[in-house]
Amino acid sequence: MIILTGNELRKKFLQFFASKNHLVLPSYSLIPEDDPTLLMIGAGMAPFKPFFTGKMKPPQPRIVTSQKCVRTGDIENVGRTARHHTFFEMLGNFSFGDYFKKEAIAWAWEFVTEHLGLPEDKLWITIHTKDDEAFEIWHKDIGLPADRIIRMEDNFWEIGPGPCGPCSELYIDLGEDRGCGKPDCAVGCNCDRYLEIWNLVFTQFDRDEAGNYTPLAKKNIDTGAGLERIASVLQNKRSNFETDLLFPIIERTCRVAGVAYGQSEKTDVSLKVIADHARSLTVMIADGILPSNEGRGYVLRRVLRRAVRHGRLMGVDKPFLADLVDVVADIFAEPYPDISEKRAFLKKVVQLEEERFNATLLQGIELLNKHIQDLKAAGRQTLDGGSAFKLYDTFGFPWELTQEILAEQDMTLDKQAFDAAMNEQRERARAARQENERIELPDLSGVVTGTLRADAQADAGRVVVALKGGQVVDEVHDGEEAAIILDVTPFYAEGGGQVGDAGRIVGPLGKMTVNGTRKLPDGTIYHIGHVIEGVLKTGDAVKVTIDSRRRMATARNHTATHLMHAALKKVLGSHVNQAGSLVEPDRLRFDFSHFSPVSAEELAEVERLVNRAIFDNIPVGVIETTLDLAKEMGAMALFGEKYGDKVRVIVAGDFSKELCGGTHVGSTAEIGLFKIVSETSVGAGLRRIEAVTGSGALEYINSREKALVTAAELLKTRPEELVAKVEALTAELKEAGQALATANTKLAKFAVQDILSAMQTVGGVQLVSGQVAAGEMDDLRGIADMVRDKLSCGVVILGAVSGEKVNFVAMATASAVARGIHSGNIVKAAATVAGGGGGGRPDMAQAGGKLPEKINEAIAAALETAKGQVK
RNA sequence: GGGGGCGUAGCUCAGUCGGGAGAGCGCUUGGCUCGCAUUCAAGAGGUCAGGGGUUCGAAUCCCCUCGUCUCCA
Repeated sequence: MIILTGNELRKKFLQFFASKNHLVLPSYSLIPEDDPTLLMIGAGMAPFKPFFTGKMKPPQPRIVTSQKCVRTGDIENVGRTARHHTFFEMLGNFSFGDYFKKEAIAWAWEFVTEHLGLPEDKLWITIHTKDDEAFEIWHKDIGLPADRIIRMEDNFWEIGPGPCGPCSELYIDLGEDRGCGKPDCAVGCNCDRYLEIWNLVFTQFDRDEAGNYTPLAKKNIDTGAGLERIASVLQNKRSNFETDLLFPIIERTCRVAGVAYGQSEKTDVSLKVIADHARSLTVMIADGILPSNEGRGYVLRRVLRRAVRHGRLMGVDKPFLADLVDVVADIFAEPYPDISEKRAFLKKVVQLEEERFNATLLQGIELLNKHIQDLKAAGRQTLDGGSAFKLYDTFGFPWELTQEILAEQDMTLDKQAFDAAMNEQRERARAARQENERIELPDLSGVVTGTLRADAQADAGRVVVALKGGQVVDEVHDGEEAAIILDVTPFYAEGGGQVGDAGRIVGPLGKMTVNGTRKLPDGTIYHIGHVIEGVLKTGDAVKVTIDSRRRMATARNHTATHLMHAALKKVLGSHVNQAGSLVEPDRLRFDFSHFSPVSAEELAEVERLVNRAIFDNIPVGVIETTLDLAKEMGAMALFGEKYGDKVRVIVAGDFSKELCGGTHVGSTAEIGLFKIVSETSVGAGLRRIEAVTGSGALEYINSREKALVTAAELLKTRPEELVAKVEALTAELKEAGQALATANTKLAKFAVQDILSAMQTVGGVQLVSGQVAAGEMDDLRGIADMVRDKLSCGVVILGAVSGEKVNFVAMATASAVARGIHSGNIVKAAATVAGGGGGGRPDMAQAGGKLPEKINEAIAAALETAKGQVK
């Protein structure tokens, strides 16, 4: 057996299959492209789905990759077993209608025995029960004894309808001492003795909705071998965590936590969890995922917080994950250099999220302490499931932590009720979930798409495919929504956030307006639109015209986006990275990572820099080169940038260099003018800027100016004096308000005199009532206040007409309340008469009604009620 | 996509049953003091996130939107 590092193993695998004429592709981003049904890439074959279904043609029939994968389905097992991970790399060789079982098996055997030097007598094979073909190859061609080839019923790979087939797995016997010791221990046993190292899937059937299996004309091979697993075998380690792909992270964590690996079961689990999670969170962020409360971002957040919690279990209460990002970046320096390059950014994201989590923990502890006090006061020892669940569900406090803290107080939580609440939540989510709208790829297996091309100069072409509702048809008619594929097209497809071109396709017998242009994952461009006249047929020679005004406006916004991206980096710092971009003819929208709102000054500076670049009239050039050379030039490469042979770099002098496939202006001056319209938040650590250029900017400024002029006209002044005018008016208004208030107070004082003069006394309690002029409830209360303050022991009842309504207020001195006066009931009596309602405290109450004409009658009724209350 | 919490003065937050918008810190001014720390007093500061509804009356109840936190998928 040969000892190899993880990096050597990965390289060796790729090289081996390259020598068998496979195209070596770098790992795809974790974010699936054009596949909304997938949250994240979780298998080596996932990026190749369209090739397997035959709907899309692969660049070559033989491909080999080492694919980054994230799976969080059985996250609970991570750390408890030798090889569960949330992040792993899958080595795989793929055949799309090319070689099949014979070669796949032979090469797998050749690789593990000759290139990895695994001992032949320790290798075991499983095949599907009915797969005699595989048995023959393993037994006859390879020469493996029949008793080491085991037939298993569940060696069949399928997910719903679609391509499927039997599979064959390679196992290695790691020796009796690694096993469970049971007499029936064999391949397939749950213990660690027999380790599955490679799964070869032979997709040879197509399963339809009814469950019928028909043999595929073009059979495929899809294999997957866990890099970490094989590394553990080659490095003679008992678990994946001890390989050089993970152990450095454990070592660093040990230093931080002050523990040693192998000391106790409990800390070992935490160390493994942290090592695993550190890898997945680093790679996720490097692929452009940011912590959030939904989708992929939430997966990331959960993984990160779980790691923090395990740190705390070992007594680490200060942030530590950012350090581990360094270790991960070092481990992956060779295969994934982008991680190293983005190191500072990754650490910042991790650090902020750790701090955020600390805040939620503190909040949760405070809430839990309140619960504990309540429980103690009530002499109880079990926290009800509802409260525990709310702590978890609403405040994000880990329930295990709740349990631990309760245990310190000799208390428990009602886990059953907690689980019930959790299941309810799950059910709710499941019920609400509607089937993800699948983007049906048109079946283009019968079409040669390799000869199609894009040519910006083209003004004519031929209809190669016509589509209606995702189905290939021979012709499309007047009034129908359709999609057209041309043999050559000048249309630019939607991509990189830029909307596709619009325009017109005119054939000999019909016309179609093109509303949008899109691209299939293999690059085939199709035009979506509405047939407005006659008919378009496959084979038709057509004339094409592009809406050039729209394209020009879009190009202005696109180039401006690049300039703004560069300006943002200059003004805010290098942590600014594009997180999303939308380029339309009317506006541009740009999302980027930044950790606080962008101040007005910073926005003004960005705007100034961009406009200066526009006024400098910098030529915009397009350079086609390789990704490596582009990076050397210092071009900004975005997250999840697709690696291909050729990349386009858009260069605007020294100001901006960025990888991009979109349309741009020839020189920055064509943008005309750049104006930021808004700056908002789109989530934690993410900001969004919307801006306009060219005629859009002019329109924006015009509408602003119009508002300014109108406002100035309304205030009878000129726009340039508007600010001074508004300041003066505001001061004047305030003064007038104060003058009014003092005048009202004076008037109120007279009113108070008036009302007091009509005082009655019943049983020693002074009763005052009357109607006053008070437009607002506040004024009415003010007057009542003054009247009450003149009373030694009494109650005041006042009414006032306010527009079409009437208000009442009653106030009583404390002594009067002691004598039985209840203001609330007094105003209720008034309100009943006046067609309303009311209430309040014994010493103060207010009410209202809709019948102002009954104000006197109402006050009289209130007075009678008050009289009756005196004890 | 679905559920829950939160949004009140510059900051941290209280606001009970629907009935008078508050506290602490900070800020301004003044007093005590040779001066400073301190302390005392007065004052400024509010679109109760925004919009709609119910009600005589809404920070408070209902609906929608936005922001933010959180759980589920």
